[in-house]
Amino acid sequence: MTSDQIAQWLHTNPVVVRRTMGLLRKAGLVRSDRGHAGGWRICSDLSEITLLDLHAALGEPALFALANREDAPDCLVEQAVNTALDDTFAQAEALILERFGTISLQSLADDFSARLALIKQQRESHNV
Amino acid sequence: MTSDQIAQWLHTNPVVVRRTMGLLRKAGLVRSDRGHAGGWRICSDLSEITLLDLHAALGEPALFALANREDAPDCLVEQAVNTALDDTFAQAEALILERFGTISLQSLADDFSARLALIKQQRESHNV
DNA sequence: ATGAATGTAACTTTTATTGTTACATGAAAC
DNA sequence: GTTTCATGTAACAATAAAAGTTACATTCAT
Repeated sequence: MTSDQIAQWLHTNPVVVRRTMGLLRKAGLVRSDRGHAGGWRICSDLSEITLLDLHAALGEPALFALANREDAPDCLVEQAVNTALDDTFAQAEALILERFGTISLQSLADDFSARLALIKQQRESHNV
Repeated sequence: MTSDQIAQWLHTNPVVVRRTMGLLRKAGLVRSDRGHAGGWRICSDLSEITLLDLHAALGEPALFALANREDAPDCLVEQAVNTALDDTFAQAEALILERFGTISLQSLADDFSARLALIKQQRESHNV
């Protein structure tokens, strides 16, 4: 697919698509071709790519909205709060990343197909 | 303490302090008095207040940076992803909130005191 | 060559948060 | 009582992060 097609699909902008897809390309997950008949293609097997790979490819963005603001604050209150929360957030993060590793794009594609089939089925039975 | 004092302390603005402290007041955690000798006071026992209480008092702000954008999206891909992640995030949230419930302001205050004592001690031994 | 695609820098827009100003209200001190 | 010191709150401004946009260079098939 071209960036334009994907952008329409996601209701966004082709440059935004290129920005993000570029990160996936650097991680080797997708390929891009310029010129005629160019666009984006998935490089590897869908069952080999997990959400953990995507998360890593996108630069490991923060999972939490309330993380430590500073690593080594001078403020003793901040230090005490960080200490109390660090373990908790580390555990939660480990849990989430572990789950990310178990969700492959193939499983998402399968779920998508099932949903699509269900909708088609409902549509047909409605027409009978 | 007055809003001005707290604001200086947090390097922010007294009105911002009042906005947030007002939420804590509505939850019954602090008291505010107007006029002379007014300001903010803690209402209940520090050991009775946990981070879970604060989180609830502040309107249960989102814990995650990557939560579901839409509750019931039309997009089948979005539906598949949400389904795959809902459980994970729910578990992580439960873990975090459970921990919040175990962290009292008293325990934070104790940790603060310990850190302060340590610093004083270091300062003294440095002067010998 | 030409047309169709990405790559990327620079800029603009949008949105949420935070900060600020202004003023009304209330309470203690003189 | 009036002055001073505090909160309560509405309205507005500034900031910063994310997203969107424009522009143009580059690449490749036809």
